[in-house]
Amino acid sequence: MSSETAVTPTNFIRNIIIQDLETGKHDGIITRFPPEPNGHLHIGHAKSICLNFGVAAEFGGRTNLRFDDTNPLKENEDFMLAIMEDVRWLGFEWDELLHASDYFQQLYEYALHLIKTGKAYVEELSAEEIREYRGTLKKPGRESPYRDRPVEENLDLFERMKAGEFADGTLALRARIDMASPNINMRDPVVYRIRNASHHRTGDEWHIYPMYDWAHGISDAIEGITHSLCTLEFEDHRPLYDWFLDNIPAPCHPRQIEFARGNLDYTVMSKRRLRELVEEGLVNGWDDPRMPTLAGLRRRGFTPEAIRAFWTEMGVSKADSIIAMGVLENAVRSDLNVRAPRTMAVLDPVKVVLTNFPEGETEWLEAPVHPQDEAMGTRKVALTREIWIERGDFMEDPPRKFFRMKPGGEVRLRNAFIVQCNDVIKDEQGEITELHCTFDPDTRSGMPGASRKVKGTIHWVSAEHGRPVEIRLCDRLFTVPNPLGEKGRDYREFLNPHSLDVIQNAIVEPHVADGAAGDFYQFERTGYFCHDNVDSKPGRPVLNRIVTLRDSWARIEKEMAQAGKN
RNA sequence: UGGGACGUCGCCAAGUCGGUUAAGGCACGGGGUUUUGAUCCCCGCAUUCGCAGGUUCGAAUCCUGCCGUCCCAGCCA
Repeated sequence: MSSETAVTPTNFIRNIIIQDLETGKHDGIITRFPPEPNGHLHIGHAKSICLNFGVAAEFGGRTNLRFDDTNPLKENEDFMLAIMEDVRWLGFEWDELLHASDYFQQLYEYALHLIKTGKAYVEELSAEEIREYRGTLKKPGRESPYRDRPVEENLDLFERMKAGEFADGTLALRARIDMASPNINMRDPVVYRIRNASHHRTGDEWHIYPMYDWAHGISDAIEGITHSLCTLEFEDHRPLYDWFLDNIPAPCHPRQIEFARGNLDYTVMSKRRLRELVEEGLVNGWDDPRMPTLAGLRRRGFTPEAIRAFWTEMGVSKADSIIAMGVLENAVRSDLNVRAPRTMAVLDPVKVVLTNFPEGETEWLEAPVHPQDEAMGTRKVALTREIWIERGDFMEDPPRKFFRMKPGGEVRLRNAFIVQCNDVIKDEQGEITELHCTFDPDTRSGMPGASRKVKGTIHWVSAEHGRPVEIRLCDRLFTVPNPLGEKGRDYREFLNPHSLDVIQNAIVEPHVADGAAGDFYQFERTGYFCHDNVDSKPGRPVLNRIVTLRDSWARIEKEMAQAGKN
């Protein structure tokens, strides 16, 4: 069971597809998710994954996972494996697993066709010269002196490039389009470059590698992709995408449609930035629970159901946007709320002695695993004379609206009974070490007096039975909404020093300490937590805080503090 | 006058070809339920669609002009 809604919000891409199906342009649709295996997937990729797989599934179509592996210098097998794991974890299974490198031979033959039809030539200008000849955004470019090289010569040179006769960067194959085009992508783009490098899949077979623009559209066409969905920055490439397919005997002509990337505030999403964070040791790897990578979110405890629901709620458009992190967090809360077993855990313990509770005895209480879902059953909770409660749940001199424990006041112990605080014991420093309380046996859960109302209910754990665990309080990675947008400042300056606070000895109910990776809980009144899938080991449990509960009391406190200042 | 795109409530976002009252979610405010100040349930929340004109009986939707934001000068993707 999950909280995912069945609602499919409409969007412009979906509308295009519906139209193409209705007009008979297509009988069925095929999409693809085409990552370059040069890094890890992040929450932004999840948007594309959900879109591509989601829309195909909705209309009975298919979706391929295709690795865009045209640059052997940056890509490797490990990234491929990690990406496959991430896509599957998100809940999607591809129809075919493919690679741009599967098409290297076909791509090469199409290039031959382009040369033979006089639409491509071998360039001898250096990369720097090409840049000069390209012109600028406002000024047209100049034609290369090699632009009118005879076909036979082009064929010969290209053949020898392929054979590995030339050094990297000496020659390149260029499409012969229009050096004066206002669209720079059309100014004779490079189609093939020489890379005497080993490719992780094709080994040393190739010495030339196709550029993205050449490989992508053709790969789409070979696979019979009907709708090639990509992000906004490729809008300017669409004329080139179309030009290539129009100038080769392509099996079909997919339609490229661009949509806006999904950005989030309080984080960074570009591969470059994420890589820097990892390589500079600012986080503990790609799967650091604070990272927006799917590996990080998974370790943090975000569920695939929540991420999918989040992206379908957010929709797809062409407007640049930065989504509030709170919206994602909320999607996680609503998914976990219906599924997470409840338990009590004390993060910052202070001891309470129930002075009228018999010494050395344990009373086993029955508590629901989920208050709104009886099917989840009950659990036994041990109550003893000494228990732990949250330090923040006691105030010696509380404000008016404080409903928790205070001297002389009554408060309910969750799943147990009402207690009254009689004594506050402190050490020489004035630090509270113990609270002495008496309980009212008539108010025990299940007893007639249980219905007596008190304002507050607090959670607790038996001092004798509770078990210590390490808890990592995950929070936003940055202290500002847009760390990259602060002019004149480096984004690293805004790393949140409290993005990963560690609590060494929090106290949990025994079964939580015995849990394993993949187990998650709601610590009542505190938040959602899960076992860290890397560091949590039997005998040494480590839990991550996935997300806090909504906390209107925190808001009230903040307002009161604010009011006090003013 | 390089080219391409986008601007609807604090954050997302419906709103295809103009037709009486501008979806929905999150956030927010108010109320109710509650042994989680959680959840859940009600109610409220854009006379207004970047701005200014124009066309029209009627425009967020059409036209014109401004303004703002993003993308493009890798032999990266």
